[in-house]
Amino acid sequence: MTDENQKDDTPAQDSDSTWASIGGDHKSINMAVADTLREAILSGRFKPGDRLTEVGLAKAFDVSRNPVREALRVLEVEGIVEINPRKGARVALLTSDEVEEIIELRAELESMSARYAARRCNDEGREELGKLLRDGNRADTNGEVEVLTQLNQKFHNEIAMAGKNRFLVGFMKTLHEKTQWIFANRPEFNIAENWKEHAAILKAVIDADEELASVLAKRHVEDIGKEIAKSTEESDT
Amino acid sequence: MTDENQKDDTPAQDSDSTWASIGGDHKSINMAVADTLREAILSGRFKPGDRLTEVGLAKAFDVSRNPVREALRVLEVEGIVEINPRKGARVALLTSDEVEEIIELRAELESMSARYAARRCNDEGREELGKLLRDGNRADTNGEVEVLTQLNQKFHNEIAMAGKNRFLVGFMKTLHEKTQWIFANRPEFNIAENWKEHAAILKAVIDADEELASVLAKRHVEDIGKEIAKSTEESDT
DNA sequence: CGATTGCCCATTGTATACAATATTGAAGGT
DNA sequence: ACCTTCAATATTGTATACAATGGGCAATCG
Repeated sequence: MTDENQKDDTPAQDSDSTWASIGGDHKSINMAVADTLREAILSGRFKPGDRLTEVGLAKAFDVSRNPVREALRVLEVEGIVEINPRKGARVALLTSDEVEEIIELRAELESMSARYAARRCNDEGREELGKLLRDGNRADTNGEVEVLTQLNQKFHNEIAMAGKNRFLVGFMKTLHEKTQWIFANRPEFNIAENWKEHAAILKAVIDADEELASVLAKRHVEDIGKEIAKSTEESDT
Repeated sequence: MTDENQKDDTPAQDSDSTWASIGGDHKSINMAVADTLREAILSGRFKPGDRLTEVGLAKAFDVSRNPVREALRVLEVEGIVEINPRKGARVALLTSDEVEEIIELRAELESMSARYAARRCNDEGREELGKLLRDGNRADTNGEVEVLTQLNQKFHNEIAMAGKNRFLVGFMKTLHEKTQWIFANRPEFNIAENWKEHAAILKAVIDADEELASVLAKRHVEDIGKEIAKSTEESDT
């Protein structure tokens, strides 16, 4: 029997595989597997429909099947993995209908979130958003793409947090994640999250202009939706 | 060692315990455990903060710890169980802030959902909602509380489904579940989901009156929020 | 030649065994 | 009396073992 795991005094998670670097020792293996697998799926390294066998993943991560199973169950609830009892797990599929629904709902929630943010942002939050705005503008004019990508990410989270509703934050995280996923599976197309739109939204929130913030945020997501639609019809030709 | 499980030819899940009746044989034990545990928590049989040890649950369900662990991970993602690595699982706590946030968000989403339902309901859906309306009215006038409770449940789901956005349906299910949970943990208080408000919303949706449906739905949840607030201050005295 | 049956292998479902960590409580020192 | 230390215990984390199901393929029968 291949007892290549924790043979001597070397625990499995200290092996030299790439994923091991993720969870030092404070998070259990199932979470590390879930995180790594989620990242791999959302970034497009695993494609929708790909089969995910327990032993395959277990070998890849050099762990036993147990943490893998737990991770798969978690990812199933999150909606990025499909499990058929007795048959196995696959990377979930996203139909074009579902893509439309994601964008539709995200437009509404992003709008709602921006409205809440404008309404509830206190001075401290305003300070934080102001810093984000300045950093982004600088990175934008300097053409620092790397930095800007990260700040774009940060933008969505900060706006959501400023809205002061943690369930809304959670839902938005889910939807934003799925939007990234959609783009990751259309390689001919890269996210053009332009900073100018983000900047306008930030300004409206800082100015406590609920209406404007809300409208701009909705528009922003709808623009993203149009780009997705365009990419879809291109790839369908 | 206590090999009380699957000794002869009797699989563990055929034992005489109550929970066994749930999953015939088409769903795996982890799902059955998750379902049963979820029901127990949402109905208030397990109270927020209650410790959930793996062996304890395993013995209670007469299964091994493995399905229990998987179920706990699932319920953690759903937000009704808290897991601290190396420490264990507890039934999640709901602060009063979180309760407010749930109601706030649910009011918005229920409103949005009713608007979508009114906009998109086709003749078939209209037929279905009409039947629900008639059944509810009959049960209401006849004072059939049992039936009405079930129809109230059905109401929220049908409206959400009619909105034709499955992610919205999922989010609303989560929030509705949490609302039930809130009420279940305030025993001095029983849900007064009055059918009259539901009936008015249904009628507006059937009439394709988006504005009215949306406003009534929002009001309805806000009313629920007021009842919760009232019960909170009563129990705090 | 096509459909069907039965066997074999791949894979999942579940249980048990062992390792590692947290908690408890009692003994001993200050 | 109070704090510290340390061992005993309870509990979680992970791996392995075994059972059971499902799919594929070849042999068989029409």
